[in-house]
Amino acid sequence: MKLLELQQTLRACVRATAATKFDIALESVVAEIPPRTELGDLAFPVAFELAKRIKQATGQKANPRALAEELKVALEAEPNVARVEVAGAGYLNVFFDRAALLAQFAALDVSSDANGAVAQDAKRKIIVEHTNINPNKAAHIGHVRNAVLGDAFVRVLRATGAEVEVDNYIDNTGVQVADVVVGFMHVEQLTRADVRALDESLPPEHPFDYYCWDLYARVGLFYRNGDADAKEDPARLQLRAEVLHALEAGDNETAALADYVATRIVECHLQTMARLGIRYDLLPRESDILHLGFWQRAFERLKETSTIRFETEGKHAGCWVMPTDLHEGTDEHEADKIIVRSNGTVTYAGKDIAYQLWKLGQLGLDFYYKPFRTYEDGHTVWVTTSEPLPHRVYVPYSTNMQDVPTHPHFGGGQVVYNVIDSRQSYTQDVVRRGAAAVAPDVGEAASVHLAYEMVALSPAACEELGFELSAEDRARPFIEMSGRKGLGVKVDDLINRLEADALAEVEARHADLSQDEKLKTAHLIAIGALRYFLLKWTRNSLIAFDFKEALSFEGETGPYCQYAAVRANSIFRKLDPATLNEAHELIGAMGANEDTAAAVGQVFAGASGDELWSLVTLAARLDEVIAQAATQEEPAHLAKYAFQLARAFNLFYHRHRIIAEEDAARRAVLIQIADLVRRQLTNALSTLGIGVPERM
RNA sequence: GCUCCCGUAGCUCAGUGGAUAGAGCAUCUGCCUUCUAAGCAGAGGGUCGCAAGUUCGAGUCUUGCCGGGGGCACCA
Repeated sequence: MKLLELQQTLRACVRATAATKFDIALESVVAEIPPRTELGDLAFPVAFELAKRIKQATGQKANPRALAEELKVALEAEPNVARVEVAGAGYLNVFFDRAALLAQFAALDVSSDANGAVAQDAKRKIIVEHTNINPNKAAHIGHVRNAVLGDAFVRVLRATGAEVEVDNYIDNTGVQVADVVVGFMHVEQLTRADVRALDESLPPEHPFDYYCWDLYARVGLFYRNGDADAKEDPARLQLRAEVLHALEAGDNETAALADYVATRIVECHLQTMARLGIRYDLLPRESDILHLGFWQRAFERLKETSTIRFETEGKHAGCWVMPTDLHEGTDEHEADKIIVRSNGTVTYAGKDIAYQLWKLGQLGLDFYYKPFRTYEDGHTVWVTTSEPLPHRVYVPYSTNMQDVPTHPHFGGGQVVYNVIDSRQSYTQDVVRRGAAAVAPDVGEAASVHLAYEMVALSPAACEELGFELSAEDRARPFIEMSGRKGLGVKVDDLINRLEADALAEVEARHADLSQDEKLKTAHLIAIGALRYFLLKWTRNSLIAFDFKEALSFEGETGPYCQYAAVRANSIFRKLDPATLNEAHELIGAMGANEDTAAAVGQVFAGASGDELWSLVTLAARLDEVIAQAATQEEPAHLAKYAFQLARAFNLFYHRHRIIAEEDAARRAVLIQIADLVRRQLTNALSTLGIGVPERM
């Protein structure tokens, strides 16, 4: 019996009793976890509502306490319930059978099937799209908030049993790629062959994405004739327009250069993300959406369904617009959203509606696919193409020509989550409504904008990066990053720093470890620190990035949580196998041996017993927290829980000597609790994408 | 102008309509001969922006106001 199942059973019991005894049909039964263990394990503040409903139905006044007493009798008859108290004006406080539940929790195998009870999503295919970084420069900390949030959410969904496809959209024909192409062609006067040679000559500590980071900032200056405060020069902007035009047309040398740049940058991004444990299933590319006519098909369907209309007069004459009521129109801003410009070209929102329809399986067109990269464990990331492949191709990262493996079925999600920062809420609303208007069966609920606030820099972080600030800027709470200015914290730089700091700590504590083990440990700690740092904030909280905070391994951090798990594991590394076995047997034998059951019950008695039991129930709550993180679309809940559990364990670890405990029943209980906590904590961290090292 | 989000301890943030509002950081005081001190304990610190309303019950829901941020391009 899992905690979540027990809760559901008890809720059902309350509902059934309300129906049979009082003839009241409760839609939902609110259950609450009391603030302190002494007040019970589960509380139902249901008697107040029942009293009100009875009065409404019969006109008779009912006493909440009396109603609670009736419910108490029913609840006490349920298995695993030790007793029920009626408290205050009518609270029902349920106390579980501690010894019996500990034995049941001990028997559960958390790793194989953490959340079978909440696998309601098992039959639906869910698509989560995240990362979506413009392939023109190195990834910065803001990009990685998107990726880590998306990846953690994917892990949460998978933990509930859902089938999830992870897409990372590649905007390889947009302005940002065009800008870097302008940089190579017109600032540096390089050909495609030159760029390739340059790329191959770059040192590992300053790779291609770093080079483009700097080049992109230089192009920003180039457009302004070298003066950062000047206006952009129209003649130079014309170069960008020409490049964009060439990219859209395809099949020319400029497009080939852009493809080289974008593909190499995507390789860099995937490498960076792989360091963080983030992987994808598919990389859909904008160029393929263009070449395969996704927009034309979507355009037809938007017209057929009258989702968009052609304007013959007014400000938008000659445009196709989508009427919206998302905000009221004013002189400055029309309420309607332009989908097709008067020159016949489609806007970003229009293209995105087409792509969203594909993701929902509602477009009636598909991409072609080829393998992009295969990880060590054999997982392949695919990329879209515009043409079918020959039967045998060169597969990247392998040495031979191979038969093209058959690709999985991509797209066609019942629900599509787009992880995009909250500044794009308006466009996402337009996309959701447009897609739903074309495919009413699917509806708006199928398109979810998983919005989050951006990562900005604290003024101190800006100065640490070598950017001069005005007095005014220094007083601001945060400063927005800018790729165009080259202002930002590159993810690889940050990971390198975290790994170096972690390595220094590991060196100091475990000089005996091999170099390989030290590096591996430092890596796990660094990634744990970074991922936790990005996940501990709720989505709508803006992160003002601060080096001191991000580089910390103490307090509410990933390493703190990892450390608790490492401590728990070290108990079992040192524990004599016979003692461990004895503990398992003692807990397992409780059902058959009354003396043992009484002894275990005694361990859980009193204030000390309450303290131990509160750790057990906290640990047992993992699947409930994961289900909550999934339905509320908030991985931060799980991060907070992991920290809370680690904190509770550290206190337990400090107060009790487990191996040295002489009383057999007490020792068995302590061992069982430590074992339960380490399994649940490891599982919680793994669902956040955080690994636990052997030692730290 | 319209619209969305935010306002909780000195700072940064958690907080399903439910019991005495919590963490981390910072400050101060203790605790390493122990299964790892990346730890633990303790102290100080609150008009939950303001006002009204709904409710048995409001930090949480509604409305108004004040303050801050984002969005509302024939950009992406």
